[in-house]
This record gives sequence, structure tokens and C-alpha cells, in this order.
Amino acid sequence: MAADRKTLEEATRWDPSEVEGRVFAEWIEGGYFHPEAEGTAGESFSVAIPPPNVTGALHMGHALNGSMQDALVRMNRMRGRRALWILGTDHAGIATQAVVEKELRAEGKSRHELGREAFVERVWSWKEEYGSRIVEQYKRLGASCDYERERFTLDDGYVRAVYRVFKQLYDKGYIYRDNYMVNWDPGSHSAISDLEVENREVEDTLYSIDYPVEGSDRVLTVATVRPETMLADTAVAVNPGDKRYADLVGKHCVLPLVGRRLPIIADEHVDPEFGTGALKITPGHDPNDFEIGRKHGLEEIGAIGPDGRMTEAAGERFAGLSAAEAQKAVVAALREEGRLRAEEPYVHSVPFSHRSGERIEPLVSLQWFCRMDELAQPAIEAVERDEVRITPPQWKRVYLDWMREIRPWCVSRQLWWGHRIPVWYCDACEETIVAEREPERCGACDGPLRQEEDVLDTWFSSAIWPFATLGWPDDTPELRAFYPTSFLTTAREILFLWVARMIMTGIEFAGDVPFRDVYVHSVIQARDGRRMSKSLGTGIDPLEEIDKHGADALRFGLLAMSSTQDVRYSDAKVQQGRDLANKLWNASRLILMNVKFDQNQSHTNAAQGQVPAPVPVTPEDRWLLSRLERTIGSVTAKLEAYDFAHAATEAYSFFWSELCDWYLEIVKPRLYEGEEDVSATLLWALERVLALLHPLMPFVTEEIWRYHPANDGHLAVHAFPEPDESLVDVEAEAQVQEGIELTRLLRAWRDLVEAPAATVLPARADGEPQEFVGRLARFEFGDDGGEPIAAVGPVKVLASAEVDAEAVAARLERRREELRSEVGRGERKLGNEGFVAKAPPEVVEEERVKLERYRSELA
RNA sequence: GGGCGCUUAGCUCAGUUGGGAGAGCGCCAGCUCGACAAGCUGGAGGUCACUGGUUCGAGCCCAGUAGCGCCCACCA
Repeated sequence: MAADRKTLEEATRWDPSEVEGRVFAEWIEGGYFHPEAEGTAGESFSVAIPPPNVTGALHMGHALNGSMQDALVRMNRMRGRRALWILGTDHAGIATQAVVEKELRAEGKSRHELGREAFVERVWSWKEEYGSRIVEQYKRLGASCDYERERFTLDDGYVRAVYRVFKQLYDKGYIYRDNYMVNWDPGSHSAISDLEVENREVEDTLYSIDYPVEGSDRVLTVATVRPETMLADTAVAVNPGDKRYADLVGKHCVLPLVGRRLPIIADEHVDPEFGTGALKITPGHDPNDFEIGRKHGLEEIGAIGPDGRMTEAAGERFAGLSAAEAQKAVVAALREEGRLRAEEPYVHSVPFSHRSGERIEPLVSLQWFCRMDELAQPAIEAVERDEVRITPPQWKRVYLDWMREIRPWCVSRQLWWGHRIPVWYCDACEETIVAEREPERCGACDGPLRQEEDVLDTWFSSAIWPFATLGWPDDTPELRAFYPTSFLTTAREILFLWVARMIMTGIEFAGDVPFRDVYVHSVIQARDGRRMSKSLGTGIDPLEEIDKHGADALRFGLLAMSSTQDVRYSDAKVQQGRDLANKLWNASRLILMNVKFDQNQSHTNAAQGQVPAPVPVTPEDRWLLSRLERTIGSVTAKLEAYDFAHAATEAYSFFWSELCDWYLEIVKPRLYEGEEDVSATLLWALERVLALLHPLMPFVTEEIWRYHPANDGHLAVHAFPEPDESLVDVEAEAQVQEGIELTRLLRAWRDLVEAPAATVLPARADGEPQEFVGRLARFEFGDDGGEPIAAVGPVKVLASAEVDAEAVAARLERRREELRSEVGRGERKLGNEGFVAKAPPEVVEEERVKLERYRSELA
């Protein structure tokens, strides 16, 4: 690779914008992200990306999630495993349909004018034009996905997989059609599942309404926040143990405004403490009432239609009004009839659509459902037995609790964009046919067929993502090579919506769990601690951050700020990443511009893909190599444990403080002199540091690697370092650590006595400090006599014109004060009989040693 | 209503089995020392939310209080 020395020598700042695009293109050209489908899943490493919506733009959640996945995928690719990061997008039924409908509205059209076929075509062309945007954005992040295997949840093969799953679930009796209470979303004009509903606190008015008891002058007063639903009431319920009403059970009320006779029934569900203890029952518009209604065989009246307007069943006075208008009208009418007993403000939680933001209208409609209990059972056991491990572990219980209470899933949606449900009806003989491929005629009567109008919930297709993307239901090489995938990272909000369902379908259809590990990552909040959200305007655009600081900076920052608990977005951490990239660049410049490296040797090595073995000749060399190997071991272990934050900060601090601040400063003279040993050590260390950091900061490390004389190809496919235990050297570590501490002491001392920064101070030392101590602290150690004016550790500082005697005296006194206080502390502690008797001996001994040291320094 | 989590330096966060409180940013002071001022050196700054308990010893363990956040839940 032709490395341009001029850039290396002249660029004193890391400039990501100039490099990232080029480097990414090189990776793609190398085909590194597209592994052959060979071998078994156990040998390879695979990850399925949580498929972003085609309508989506890269947000911080994607960026964090992607940084984590890429770190692990890259690490494993470097380890020589066939690493596949499955990429694709989700058709996102409601969201995408909404986007295109909005476009149409802007043109003054509606989807109904277009008709289904034309509308779907229109969505497809929208998808062709804009659908790849988010994929391009993932590239900006440096994500090493397999862009050649990109999938879409509506592409032909995928649809086939969805239909196969639907058919099999139907044949097993899990999927069925039923008239049932659903969450109707007036915004998307479709039913949605329980998981797509969010409850919000709302202040409503609680109305108390008198229902006269038939044949009596008594009334039952019921309370409701939705008086308009009374038009669909079919009973009044009281608690069976409620003595006040015991005599009324079995009798009837007369529904005001409507005149319908309502049976008074007894049901445990009614709380006698609430209000008057009488509950109006509206099986058509309230989930609880629906349950009670089914139990008691009550009529289900739909007074509110799917359009949010009152139906004929509401009576001609109200039919056609919106629910809100009807509420006003009903209240007014009740007031007029003297039936309205009370109105009071009432705060309660109300379901809203997570998709459209509109208030859910519970209503009864004909939908397709999937029974989940039997699918859930093996998925529960898989997690119980840790066949799927969930990290952090508290989420395991959350998952299990939810799965054990799982309820049927409403899978049909009244949309046009999506997988049209593979069910055909024959109107002639009322036959229902479920098939993977469209049948031509009715098998029973040969009559014409019409396909179900509804489409499947988007999450139905997402649920099979890990294997449908690999070619299931065919037995493909991809499936054999990459399923089950190795791990999955996700935000906890889709643990049930997506993760749980993948585990269920994976076991049921692909014969194994879809992944071995699930890592539930934290949520990055806005800087002010609020949720990042487009509607609140609190979002921070990852692409802007990449433009400003580079992808490496953002990746490092996100990983470093990630945690098991939610955190606020930290500009400082991203800046830390940017600074680290810059530091990597500059430290590498220092090394690469000054090492003495035999070019012939380099060619030999390049051919073999080797970096020359290090030649440690000084304790400092051994110290550095030892610290490096420990860091490699520790950072690697943390990555493997999904502890990205500590992995990142640990790599940072090794590189910055130990390698740059100490080692490079220590070896500069040797480096400038062109010493080959130190060159070898530095090149070795640089190679390992670059490789270690590459999964976290791929761009800057790859670019620097171009200039490394041992370069044998791209770093993206270079060997990931294995810690070499033989280089760990405890003695060297202790020895150099001592020198570092002494250097620090001396620096602090000279700063305190305000010695001019540039002057070298004379001193005499007990023993022989390491060479670098005097050089880095700017002390000259000699054998001269002369009166010491101060003692700093083992060093006696001698008098000189540069040092102000008064400052020294003051400093000395301050130090003695500190020492006296330390001695006092130690004496008190060791004088405590309990401590000496009960604390572990080594702790007591440590305390004795310290006390001794302080005493001797004070003496 | 149930469950989970959080409260540590001015800010954002770490603190592994209980043994003298850490990082990054910010702040103060000093440095054009042949990689880097996106740098180098030194420094200031904390009743670890509160109360009580266990312990020789508590940021860490236990109980409770307050505040904040998230998830689940059919109470009109």
C-alpha cells in the first residue's frame, strides 16, 4: 500500500472527513464484510441488525446499537471467524404508509382515490427512492454490515417465509379469526396490538349518571369518563357481595336517552368501594366490560365506528357525530333530563396509539389473532436454561414474567402496505383457504376467490428476521453457516415486541434459538435528561456529530457513555473520542517518522504479515510490554462481556497515559538516536494498539495502519491481538511504577516551590533513580555535597539560585503538617483494639508499614 | 396497583468480593520541551440524597424516608 509520507509528516491533526469515505470504500472493495457461507454457525460469528424502518433516519439509538454490534463483529472478523452482520430494512407498515399518504395529501389525493394496487405501487417507488437512505447512513458510522446481502422484509423470498410461517401457525391451530375487542387506532385506521399501546395520564371529567330501576323509583348511579359510550350499554353490574344492591340483581334498569332495558348483573370485577359501586357495562367499547359481557352473554353493540363517528346503533340523534361531539350532546341531553348527578375532574391513565399518537378507541371487530401460550413455553425454557442469555441479568426476569402472562396477539392490520394475509375466501361456498401461494379457484366448489384485505402486523415479519434473512424456509448454506446468530443488541423497549417473538419463532421454525446472547443496552437521553425525540425537538443527529467530530469520535463517545443505566448524551465523551483519534494519529506520527526500520526486512515481514518481535532492553520496555498485554487481556474480556464503556475507557487510559505520557516521553532520546531495539518495541506496540482499538475506532486505526511498515493488508482483516502472558513482567511494572511516582513527586514539589519550568535543579539521591526520573522531572542528580534544602522522597534537593528558600520552608512545613495528621490517623487506627484483633492481618500490616513510613519521613 | 433502577466533584458518569473516594469535561496556575494547544505539567474541588442498623471498619450490606426515572397492569 502506497503510504503517502508527506501527509504523515505534515498533517498535525486527524482529519476524519478527508479519510473516512475513502477507507470505507476500500473495505467494501476488499469484500471483507461479505463472508462466504461455509462451515457451521459455531465456527462463524453472526449478528442480525435490528432492521431499521425504511422510513427511518439514523438516530442515536441506531448509532449506539450499531457501534456495539460493529465492535463485536469487527473483533471476531479479525479473529479469523467468518463474521456476518446481516443488514436489512423493515417495511414498517404503518409508518411507511403514513409517509406516502401524507405525500398524497399534499397533492390533494387520497389512497382511496388511487386504489389499493396503485397505492402499493406508489409506496414501492417511494421505497426505491428513499429506502436506502438509512443504509447509507450506517456506512457513515463505519458499520461493517454485509451490504451485498441486504434484505427487506417485503422482498420475494421474505414474503415466502412469512407466508410459510402464517400457514404453519394456522395449521397448528394457533392462528384464528375472531370478533374480539381490539385496540383501534383512529390515526392509522387500524387495529394495533397491546404492545403498541402506551398509557398516559390524562385529566378527564368523571360523570355520574342516574339509571332508573325499572318498576321502582330507585336509581343506580353509574360513573363514566366516556358518557357517549352509554349508548352502547347492555347491562349494569354490581358486586355480588354488595348488600346495597343484592335485591336488585336480576332486575333491570332503563337506559336514559335510549330506553333499552339493561339487566342488573352481579360480577366480581366490580369494586364496591368505587363510586356508588354500580358499573355500567359497555361490552362494545371497553375491554373490561367486554370480558364481563362475554361471561354473561351480553349483547355487544358498536356505537362508535372505525371512523371514530357514532354509528346507527347510537340512535339517530347521535349517529354521524364524532365521539367528542357525541359526548357533548349526550351530556347535554342527560342534563336536560335531570339524569346527570355529578361531574368532577378525574385523572386516570388512558391508552394512546404508539404509532399515531391518537387515543385508542376500544372496539369489537373481526381480526386475525395468534395464540401465543404454546409458542411461549419453549421460549421460556430456553431463557430459563440460559440457552439464550440476557444481559444485564435483571431483564431475564422481566422477560420471563411477561412471557408467562402472554396473551393472544392481534396480527391483522387494516392497512395496504405490508404482507397481505394469505387467506382467501370463497363467497360461493364460504370456504376459507389459507395457502402459501395464491390458489386459483376454490378447491371445494371451484368458485372464484377473494383475498383477505388486511395485512400482517409489521412485527409478524420482524419476528422471523434472523432466519428469514438467511434464506429460510430453504435449507441454504447461509442458514447452516450463520444460524443461530451469535448475539443481539437491543433497546429494552422492543424486548417483548421483537426479541421475545424472535425466540419463539426461532425455536418453532428454525429449530433453534435465534441467538445465544441478548444484550439490553441503555437509552441515551437528550443532554437535558429528557427523551430524545423528534417531536420534542430533543433529538441529536448522529450524522451531524459525525460531520463535526468523525465517526470514530462518535463511536467511542457512545460506547464510553453507555452503561447499564440510562445516561444523558455527553458531548464531552464524544470529544474525548475525537481527542483520542487525534492522539492516536499524532503518537503514531512520532513513532512512524522516527523509527529505524530496515526496509528489506520490512518487505520480508510484510510478505509474512508479521511485525518484528519486540526487543525489550530496558525495564521501561518490559514495563510497557507488560502493561500492553494486560490491557489487551482486560479490554478483550470486557468487550466479550458487553462492557463496552469500560473497554473503551480502559483502552483510552492505557494508550494516553501509559503509552503516550510515559513511555513515549521516556524513550524519545533512544527513538531520536535511531535505536533499533526501541523501534522494534514501538512498532510492535503500535500494531497491537491499532488492532485492539480497531473494533472501536475503525477509521483512524485503519488509516494509521497504512503507514505501518509491517502493513500486510487492511487492518479490518488483520489479526486481533491475543494477550501474550509471557510478556507480563511484575518486577518491571513495580520498578517503573516507582520511577513514575517519584517523577510525579518531584514535579509537584518544584511546582509548589515555584521553580521555573525550564531549569534543571541540582539534587542528590539515595540509591539511584531511573534515568528518566531526572530527565522528565528536570533534576540533575550528582554526588556533590552541599546542604540539602529539602527532601522529596529519597531525593535531597540541593540549594540553587532558582529556588526560593522561603517557599521551600513553607512547603516543608505544609508537608510536615500532612505527615503529622497521617501519623495521627495511623496511630488511632492501630490503637483501636477491635481493628487489630478483627481486621485481616494483611490489612493491619499494611497500616503498620504506612505508619512507619510517615514517621520516618517526619523524623 | 405491582416490578425494576437511580440519587457520588460545578457538569456527565465510573466505583469489581465492605479496608484511606475515581475518570472525562469544566475551573485555577505554569509551559512554543524536535507527535499532538483537540497538547504537556501541577493543582483546587466531594458530610457518596436522608435516617437508623449490622461491623473493628460502610459509597458498597440491611431496614426505612424523600426525590427522580423506566417497565408492566382492565378498576368505571
